[in-house]
Amino acid sequence: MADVARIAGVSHQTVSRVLNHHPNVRPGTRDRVLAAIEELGYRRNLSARALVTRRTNTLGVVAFDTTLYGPASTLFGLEQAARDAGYFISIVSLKTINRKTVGEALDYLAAQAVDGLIAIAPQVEAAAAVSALQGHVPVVAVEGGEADGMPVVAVDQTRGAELATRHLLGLGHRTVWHVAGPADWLEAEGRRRGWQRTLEAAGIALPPVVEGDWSPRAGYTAGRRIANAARTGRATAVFVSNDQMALGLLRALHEAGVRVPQDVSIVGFDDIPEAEFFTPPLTTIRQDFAEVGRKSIALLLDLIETGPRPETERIVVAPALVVRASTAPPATT
Amino acid sequence: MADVARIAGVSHQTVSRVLNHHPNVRPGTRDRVLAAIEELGYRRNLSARALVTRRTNTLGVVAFDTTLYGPASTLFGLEQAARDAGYFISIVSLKTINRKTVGEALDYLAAQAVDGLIAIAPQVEAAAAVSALQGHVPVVAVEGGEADGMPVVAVDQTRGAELATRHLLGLGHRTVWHVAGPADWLEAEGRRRGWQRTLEAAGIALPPVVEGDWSPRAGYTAGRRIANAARTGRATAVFVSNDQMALGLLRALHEAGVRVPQDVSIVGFDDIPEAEFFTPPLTTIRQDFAEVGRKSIALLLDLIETGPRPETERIVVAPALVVRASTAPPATT
DNA sequence: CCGCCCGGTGTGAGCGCTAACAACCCGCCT
DNA sequence: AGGCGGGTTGTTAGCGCTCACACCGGGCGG
Repeated sequence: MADVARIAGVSHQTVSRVLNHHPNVRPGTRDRVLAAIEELGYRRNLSARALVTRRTNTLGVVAFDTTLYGPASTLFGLEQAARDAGYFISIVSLKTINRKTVGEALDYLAAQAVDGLIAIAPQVEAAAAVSALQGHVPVVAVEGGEADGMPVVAVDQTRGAELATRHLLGLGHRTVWHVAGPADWLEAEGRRRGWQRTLEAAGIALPPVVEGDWSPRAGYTAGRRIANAARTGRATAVFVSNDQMALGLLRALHEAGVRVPQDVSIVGFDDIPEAEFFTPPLTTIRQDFAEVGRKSIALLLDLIETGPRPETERIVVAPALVVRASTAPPATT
Repeated sequence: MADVARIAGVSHQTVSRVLNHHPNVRPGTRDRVLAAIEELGYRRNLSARALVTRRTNTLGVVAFDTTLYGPASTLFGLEQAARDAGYFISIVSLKTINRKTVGEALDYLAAQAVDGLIAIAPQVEAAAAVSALQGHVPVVAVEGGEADGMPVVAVDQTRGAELATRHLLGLGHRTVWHVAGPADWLEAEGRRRGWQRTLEAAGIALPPVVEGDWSPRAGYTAGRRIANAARTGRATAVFVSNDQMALGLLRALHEAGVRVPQDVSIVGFDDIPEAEFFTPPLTTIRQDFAEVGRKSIALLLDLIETGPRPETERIVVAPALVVRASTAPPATT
């Protein structure tokens, strides 16, 4: 910086002012400084800057299994939005999620002195661990619970489940079965609730819930059970809590000779890129992960700038129904 | 740090020594310092440290479409390995890859003064853009080309393709068709070469190559073409360059009434979690992405520690054939 | 018995930047 | 004409840390 100042014939402070877009610099001076910067290929040292401003311009992200389509997409959106806003992102990706691992992750990010934190904390326990940070550093939860007074950005899971269930009822199905995600996942819970609420509103008794762990294998296991129910005509429509499980379910039904959608209709959740090419193409609920990422960053930056809000912020992103070939009116109609 | 020093009754320099595991500190002194650190909940300021050491302890990663299973898994492995080694990771995830976007990404990471760089640069052009950095900062390419004298960690794509093609020939198929990835992707090129080499070694004429863009849709399009060839008995086996395209292919064949594996055998590449639950379960080539991540970090850290190597390093990870239900001997045998 | 060496510790400087303040120039008002 | 205010620039003082070096004391060899 001293070199730049010398070449431009100004003081290092003026260089600093140019770099920080300070208004009170004469245009001619600014140009000379910029030229000198260009000439030297100068880059300011962000460590030194962070040292004095006490801002690292880095946002921490705690995520879980970024190999899955959902978290990976959210992360992608997060990263784009942060970069656009001039922030860096530091990610900790967890294999297993519990109070201990989340605690370690937060420690690691704290060591980095991040300016703010985004927690993709879709599990009850993780959400609790993160909310302990409240007040220390700005935090935004993605897909988190409604509790704890933590600002949250999330897709409206309940609404998505309603969309799915209504679609099936609208086709004439008497009832809708449900293959749920793990009970300690907030998203699984929201989807189960939306399904339940819709059936109850229609005065329909709830079929048993089959619980899975999001994996195709779990869907397959659930599928064998549902194939039995389908053969006796008890099950003609299923709302599956994610597309991967729907894939396993499709496979189990195929093996059992149950036709989709003629015998059983299926709706998934997520709209992974593969869903369109399942056999048959899957009707599902699309989540706009990129939008979630953008809104999360926007909220976090706002929190960093203006300090915490008196009321708890909750931003909701709307899901959308994508109708493909895995749903049809029941055969008996 | 001054506070810690005061409480422990030592100088700030001794505190620094304890923090850096300097050997010449008396155990009693060390304990006092550690106790003081504990008491105050002290955390050292990494910006200040970076300012004087000129090391940020941060590694940059340039990746492409981290939404895909392969890159996402590699990233996950990278992140784990870096964290274990005490490094932070800064990721730039690109939507489109070309000289300009890669250049911007590298700029962004340079601004952060990363200690080293990992480039997931599976495209010819990207690899070229990255190799321009050579010498400036340590760089390791993941899945990069063999050119440019850049250290590379990669899965042996050619070997994987050989495994797939041999498997099909071993089952008695006269020839093997190939649905390739985009020509400018190094992985697509490696797989195509492995397939070609194997057929040539067996003295078999090459069927036409169908080129796709990795998407299920491209596989679907390719599948319609191959369905025609299958009906006339010209195609009985296909090696598809990734699992997503294989899914689309499966779907197209299903629609055309071509049975898999009775009429046509299919082998994919990647072993995505869904592959096991395709209809039918897909025979494919598994890549150990986590291992690639670990080896990349290990190599990069070594480069950072000991400086550049005289000879070009190339670390290869072996792929594995996973046999499932999408392959069988040809009907005519 | 002296001096040297080495383990353990303290002192001072400075990494590159920004914040606060001082200094200057200029036009304009009194 | 003198002074005042605002725009523009320079000067100084750290931010919290590590490095280089000085220092101190005790064991050991000459």
